[in-house]
Amino acid sequence: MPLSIEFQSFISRSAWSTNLTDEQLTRVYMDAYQRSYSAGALICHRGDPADQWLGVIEGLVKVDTVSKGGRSTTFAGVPAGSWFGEGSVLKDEPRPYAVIALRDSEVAFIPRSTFEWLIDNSHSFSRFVIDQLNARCAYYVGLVANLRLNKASARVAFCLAELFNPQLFNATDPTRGLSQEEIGRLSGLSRQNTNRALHDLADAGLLMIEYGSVRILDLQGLQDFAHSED
DNA sequence: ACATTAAATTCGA
DNA sequence: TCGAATTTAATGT
Repeated sequence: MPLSIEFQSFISRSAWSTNLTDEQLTRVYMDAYQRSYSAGALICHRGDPADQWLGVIEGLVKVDTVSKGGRSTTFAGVPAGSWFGEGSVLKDEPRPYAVIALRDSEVAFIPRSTFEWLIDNSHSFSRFVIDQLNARCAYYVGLVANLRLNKASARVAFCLAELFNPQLFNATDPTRGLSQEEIGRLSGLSRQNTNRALHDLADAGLLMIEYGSVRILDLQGLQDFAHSED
């Protein structure tokens, strides 16, 4: 299968690939592949074998669980430029969550065998994965604390703070094409409540509302807000 | 749910 | 190819 230029450049832009040898990089290019999904499409079913590591090339993806009643809980939003799913690949377990495209998206796949081979052969790759897992650990600690608050604006603050988290996602610009409706779907709120929450945050000087996107002004402030009582 | 406004697209010169 | 007009999408209430 031919690899597009964009696909190669996406991989070479990813932080984990910078210290790979040519040989290692070549193998990644050989083994990786990409697929397109339209908005709302299911990328991975919950319970599927986790046979690959995923990267979002373009678009926006969310990770969530669906309970019997059809109620869904969103764990995390994944913006373009980030990689995820390493936990399940390493544990060789079925994916404990579903992955859904929030908007039209391009997703990269790296097979487990390649992923494990990189872990075995590249010190810097292993280091990347460790850092990534560690950041996720911190993320979940924050998420639990945040959910206990049960407050709309705090939830939105948390989702945004993580979406722009430079540790987890190599964020480039302080704004991201992100409509209020998408933020709502990410944080599990109606668009209406998302709108109110965003205005609260804007009033607090943490971000600016722009047409079709938000501009983050104070990432640390958002994180603080996500854990503060009202 | 509806009214408003920004952005994207179409159309005519 | 430019810009006005129309249509679509996002936002505010």
